[in-house]
Amino acid sequence: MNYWLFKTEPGEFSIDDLRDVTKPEPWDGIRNYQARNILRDQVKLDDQVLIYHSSCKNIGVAGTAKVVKEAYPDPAQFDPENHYFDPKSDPDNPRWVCVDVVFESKFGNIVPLKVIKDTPKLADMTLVKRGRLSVQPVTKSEFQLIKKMSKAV
DNA sequence: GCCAACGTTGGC
DNA sequence: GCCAACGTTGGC
Repeated sequence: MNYWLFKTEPGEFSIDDLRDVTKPEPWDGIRNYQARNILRDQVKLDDQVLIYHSSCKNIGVAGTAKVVKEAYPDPAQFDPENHYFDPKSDPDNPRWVCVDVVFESKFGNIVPLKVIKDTPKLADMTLVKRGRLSVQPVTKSEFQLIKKMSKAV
């Protein structure tokens, strides 16, 4: 069992949106090679995911999700109407992948980035050491501590 | 392959 | 809106 942190801008797609969908949600639009490699090679069925809200008023970890489908070609890359369309991606050799997730929990309280930064046990998180990466690994103890800090409902 | 210019992410 | 810290592009 592995643990991950996925970023999303709640203005685009939030933990509430994830909670309200009735089908597995494709985590699409990942257009960074390092994040792509993690999705493609390491994210496995039943892995646990922290859902992180970025670029918003209330920045921090907002809930959890679970992986229900491993990497497959991101359909958005072939759709010219889609914001994430990539004309350079070859359908015979897709450049980008996504995974499917389902809602697991919404935190009673968001665990703010500021609090994470101020927590010594979380100082090694990629989130703290290197901001910009939309899919990143989290250790089991980090995952469990953040969940505990949230008083998850 | 180098590197300057440009683009993006994302906190503040 | 600013800007630091990346990542990408493209000329040479």
